[in-house]
This record gives sequence, structure tokens and C-alpha cells, in this order.
Amino acid sequence: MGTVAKALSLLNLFSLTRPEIGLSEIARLSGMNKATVYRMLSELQTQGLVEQTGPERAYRLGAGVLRLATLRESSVPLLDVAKPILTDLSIQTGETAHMSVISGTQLHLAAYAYSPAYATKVTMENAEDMPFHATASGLAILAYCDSDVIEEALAEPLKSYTTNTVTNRADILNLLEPIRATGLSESLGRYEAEVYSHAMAVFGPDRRPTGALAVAAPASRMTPETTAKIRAHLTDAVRSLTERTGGLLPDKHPLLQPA
Amino acid sequence: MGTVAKALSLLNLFSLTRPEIGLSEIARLSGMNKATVYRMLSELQTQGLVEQTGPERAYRLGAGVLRLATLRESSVPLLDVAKPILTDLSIQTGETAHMSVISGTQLHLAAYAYSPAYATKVTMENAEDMPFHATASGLAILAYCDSDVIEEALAEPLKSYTTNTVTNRADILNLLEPIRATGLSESLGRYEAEVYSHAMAVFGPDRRPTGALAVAAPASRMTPETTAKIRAHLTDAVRSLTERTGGLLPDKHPLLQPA
DNA sequence: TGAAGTCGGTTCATTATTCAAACCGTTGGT
DNA sequence: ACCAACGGTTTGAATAATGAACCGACTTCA
Repeated sequence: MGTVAKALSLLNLFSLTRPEIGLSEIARLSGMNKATVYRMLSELQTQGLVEQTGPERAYRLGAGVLRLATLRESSVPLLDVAKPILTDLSIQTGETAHMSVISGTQLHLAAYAYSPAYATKVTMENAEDMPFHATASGLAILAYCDSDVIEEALAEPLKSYTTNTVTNRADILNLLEPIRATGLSESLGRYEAEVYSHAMAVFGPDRRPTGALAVAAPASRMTPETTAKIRAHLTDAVRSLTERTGGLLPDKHPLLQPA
Repeated sequence: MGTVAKALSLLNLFSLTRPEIGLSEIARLSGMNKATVYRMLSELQTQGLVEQTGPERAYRLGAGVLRLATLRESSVPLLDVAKPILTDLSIQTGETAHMSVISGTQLHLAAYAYSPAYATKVTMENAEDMPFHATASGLAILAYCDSDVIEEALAEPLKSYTTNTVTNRADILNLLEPIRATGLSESLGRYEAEVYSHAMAVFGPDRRPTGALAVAAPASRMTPETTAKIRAHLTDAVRSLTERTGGLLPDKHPLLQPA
């Protein structure tokens, strides 16, 4: 990993639960030398990607990221396009719909929509990390990735989130087979207990996955009828989003067979 | 400028009018070696800040910037807070209201609101570059910056945008005096011909400027009454935004004297 | 009061990375 | 068939990154 990538990886230390971090703690969390971290943060600061708060001098994400995101949405309006699709999907299914997007080698939640149908629902946080091996969305994407990308995503150690999380590399590879056959990834409680998820990959213009759409519901509400309904609407949503973002399905994708 | 800052400066080459750029052109635009640019872009790509389009392999801003912006807005909801204030300001004044934000050493448009009052209005583009020396917002900010920041912003050569643009360093420094006295920066046609702008700086928790609020109107509509109205509402908007973002006015700021 | 930990930030010899220029293989126009 | 431009890759020579120790300012606690 080069210097630039190391410096940018510091940005991944910030999260909803840890929006501001001091110099020494960033050094500790990243495992890098404090002097190195200081120089990197100073350079990030000159470009507006981080800024320092008042007297404590802690670092946080800077206003520059807002400009970059605005620019990106202006030329590639992913969120603009996805949000109404997610809203429709959540209404049609009565459950929480969400979209995750690959950025670099990680998968993160990009947008979501809740349904008002039930008081109990699966809740989410924007920008949340979505581990490839433990989420329906992650596996839906891996099923259409090159083997080297798969190997990187399944590098040890794989964290276990619930008693149902599959952490064995070979077992996970076996899970990908049925996903390739149907395009659909299903998971029960592998990331959050008692959550049943349906997910499908979304593809870019190069026919490679860029993210995933998913519907997450309490396992108790899953019946054959509701899963069938979710599958149908999720399929439509993926078709719509892929088309409207200029994406193309890969060869041999199940949705290409109209029968 | 270190390697990290150089790599990040590549991101500034992307704009609304130039959302995708090829490797050779990035090298040309940045003045760096092609091999250097290639390595930097590859590292930016691993972190999701840029991505490559289909077969042409051109580069554009990546999905990673969306996540960073979401995270930043979650912890420091600048745009969320500013947008309703801008909407109110545009309705109250009948003209275009906008907010610019410092990111690194540059000033960019972060948000704006149009008024429906007139068919002719000043239009804006998000993420647009706002040169410090030629905009009312830029000067409103410079008036409260340290002298070294001012010198950097006024480093030659200063581009001339209209016949009214002031490009002489000493003349610009003189413009800052009345701004410090009133907190208000006014400009007629120095960036866009026939546009009259009122601007005031907004401050962060460290009592230093973080950006500016402004009202831009066709010069033909400016009368003593309308400018007085704009000043009053702009002042209120700055007070409100500064307070709601946890900012503090610097010592000696005119808004601190209630008389 | 003062010794021991922090903290953010700085220094400097050692070392690894980056640089510039030339070179591939491919593509597209003439 | 040619030529130019493209994205990408290699190469010694030059430059920048690195990390341990250090600094002064603060807190903590005895």
C-alpha cells in the first residue's frame, strides 16, 4: 500500500460513532507512527478532506468531501436515482429496502427506505460497513466478482456477527453457487439475528457489480408468499436501477433469460 | 506539496463541465508525469475516490466520496442546516441566496436557493469555484483571515473575470477595510457582469471564517430600499447559521455590538 | 509541589518511494 | 501501411516518507 492509500485509509477510521479523533488515537488505530499520521493529516487538511475542531484540535472529516460528493452526484446521480426506487420497493414489500455500494474494496450502505407498514422493522444507518461475507448484499456481489476479488474479500480473519455467521472460506464459496443460478442472495440472521434478507447485485456499464439492492425483514414475517413478493419486486427494482444508471447485466445473468 | 496533497489535487480537476478525464489528459492538466499520475489514480481507486468508466477507461469521481459526505453530514449537518436558511433568505429578499464553504485553500459554492419572485435571476451551479479576490463572499471571508492566508489567496496572478474585477493586490487589501467595519461585503459585477452581491462571513467554533452567506441580484433591481432589506435579512441569516452550527463570532465583529 | 502521563506537534539521519523519460501493445484515423 | 495518441509499464537517479526521540503544554494524582 502506497503513501496515498495509507493516508486515505485514515479517512475510514471516522464513523457515526466516532466522528472526531485525536492525533494520538488515529496513530494508535491505524498502527502508524504519530509523525507519519501528523504529516498525512496535514496534507489531507490542505485539501479540505479533514479539518480540526476548536481547542481540542481533534480531527474530523472536512467540508471538501461535500464538494466532491456534490460533483459526483451531478455527473453520476446514483443516489438521486436510487432513492425513489428504494421508496417504491419498501412500500411494495412493506419492509426496509436498502442499497449498498462498493467503494474501493469495501461495501457500505448508501441509502435506505423504511416502510410504514409495521411498527417493528429493520433499521439501518447510512455509511454503515457491510461485510462481504456476512451480508446477503455482500454475497450477491461476490457471486459476480473475479476470483481474485473474492479471495481478497474472504481473507482471514472473517468476523462472526451472530451464531449464524458463516466464517469458513469454503462454506462461503459454496453459498455463491445458488446465487449465480438465480441472481438472488438470501440470508437469515448471518449479520443481525432474526433478520431475513433478500439481495441482488446491481451492475455498471462494464458488466461488473457496483453494489446491491436488498430487502431486510424480521424473520418472523417471512412466509412463502412474502418472500415471493419480495423476490418479484426486488427483481423489478434491480432491472430499473441498472437500466437507469447505464448498467449492463453480465453474460449468463439469470435476469437475461426472459423465460 | 507532498505526495498525498498532489494526489488529492488531481480530484480538483474534475468539474461539472469535465466529469470524466483520461489518464494522459490528467497528466497534462496537472503538469505531472504520466506514470506518477497513473500510480496516484490507482491508489485513489483502491480507496474508492475515483473509478474508471467502461471501455474508455476514463477516470471520474468514485462512490467513496458519497460515503464520506454522508458521514460528514451526519456528524456536522452543515447543508441540512443551511438549506432552509437559504430558502428563507431567498424568499425574504426575492433574490438568489447562496452559501460558499472553504475547503482547504479554496472556496466553493455549497448550496443555493432561488426566489420565484422574478423571472430574471442570478443562477448558480453547485461546487462552482468562487475565487477569493473576485467575489463578495471571498472578500467577506478574507477580511477575517490571518494575513498569511490573505497573502496566499492573493498570490499572483489574479484572474480578471469582468472589466470590473479588481486584480491589484493593494487595491484588494483596501477593499477589506470597510468590510471589517461593517461585516458586510458588497460587490458590483466583479465576477459576473451586472450582478450585485451582498455577502457576510460565517464563523466556526474557533472564531475563524468557515464560509459565507450571500445574496446575488441583477444590478438593475438594486435600490437603497432593496439593499437595506437584503442587509437586514442577510445579517439575521448569518446570526442564525453561525449559532446553529456552533460557531462563534470573532472579537471586534460588528454583529457583536448590539447598538 | 512535583513526578508521571498524556496530548499535539517537531526534528533528523536512515531508508524506501517517487520521479522522468523511454518503451510496450492497442486503437483509430489517413 | 503508416502515424499519432492512448493506457499502462519499466528503469537508474533523485526525492520524499519514515520512525525514534524529543519538545512544551496540560492533567492527574500523590
